[in-house]
Amino acid sequence: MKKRSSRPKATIRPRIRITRAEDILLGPGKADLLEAIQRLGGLRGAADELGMSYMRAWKLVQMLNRGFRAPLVLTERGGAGHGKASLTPMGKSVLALYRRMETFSLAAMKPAWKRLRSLIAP
Amino acid sequence: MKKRSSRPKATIRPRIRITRAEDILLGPGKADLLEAIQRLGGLRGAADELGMSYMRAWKLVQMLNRGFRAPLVLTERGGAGHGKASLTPMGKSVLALYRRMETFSLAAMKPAWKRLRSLIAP
DNA sequence: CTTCGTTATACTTCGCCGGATATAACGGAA
DNA sequence: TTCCGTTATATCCGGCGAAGTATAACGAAG
Repeated sequence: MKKRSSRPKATIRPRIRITRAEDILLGPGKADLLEAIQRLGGLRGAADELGMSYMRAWKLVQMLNRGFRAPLVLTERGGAGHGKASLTPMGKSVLALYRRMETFSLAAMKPAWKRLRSLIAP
Repeated sequence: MKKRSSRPKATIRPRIRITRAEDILLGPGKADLLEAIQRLGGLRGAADELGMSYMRAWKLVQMLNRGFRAPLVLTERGGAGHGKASLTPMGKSVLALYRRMETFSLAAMKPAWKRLRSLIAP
């Protein structure tokens, strides 16, 4: 069991964003959305779980689908509560690759990050 | 010498940002600003070189100075054309650590990044 | 002591992005 | 065929950050 020392700050960490000309193609938010869609099978549920409006989730999905060579998310409508959203194989690939990038990056940065982190204001 | 194959896109790459609660403490922009200040010795020159307004550069410096345990940039005013800005030892440390994080991260992400990149729309 | 280019900071305006609202389209279930 | 919850999309509006304007403070140089 780790002693938390006395560090009250929670959400300070490096985040990776893939950008093209001021547009964020893929970042932590979109990755979490993809993951939630994959797990819950719908836009609405994913949006609710992440605490964002349905519209925002839908617009993010649009950006994702248009930003890559092929759609990452397939959506179907119709049916009371049977609307569906799922990741295409490419969507799964993109999500997996992004997670790999996050993991590997974080591991590689760890020593420098620990030192930098100690310099941040409390 | 590397053949550029036939890829016209230039500025697609992963960028690292250190955030705390929606505020960006340090990212590519602020790092470049620190570097320019160190090289040119003044806010004005640095702002001009980076194509941003003096005010913006000054506000970024303020954020940087307040976001860390001690100021990263020292500024002196007065003297026709003799105003100065320079990095404190801590400023140099922070910049160096960020660059190390960038380098190590990019190296670690490279394989996954190459695959992900090929999936981005042309 | 005047000049001048820089740092420092308040104020105001403008653009635009986010979110809320509203509504249509869809199709499985009953 | 009707109901209903989801996806899909246009439209409107407010708040907030970016940027411009203005002005003060400063101090080396001459």
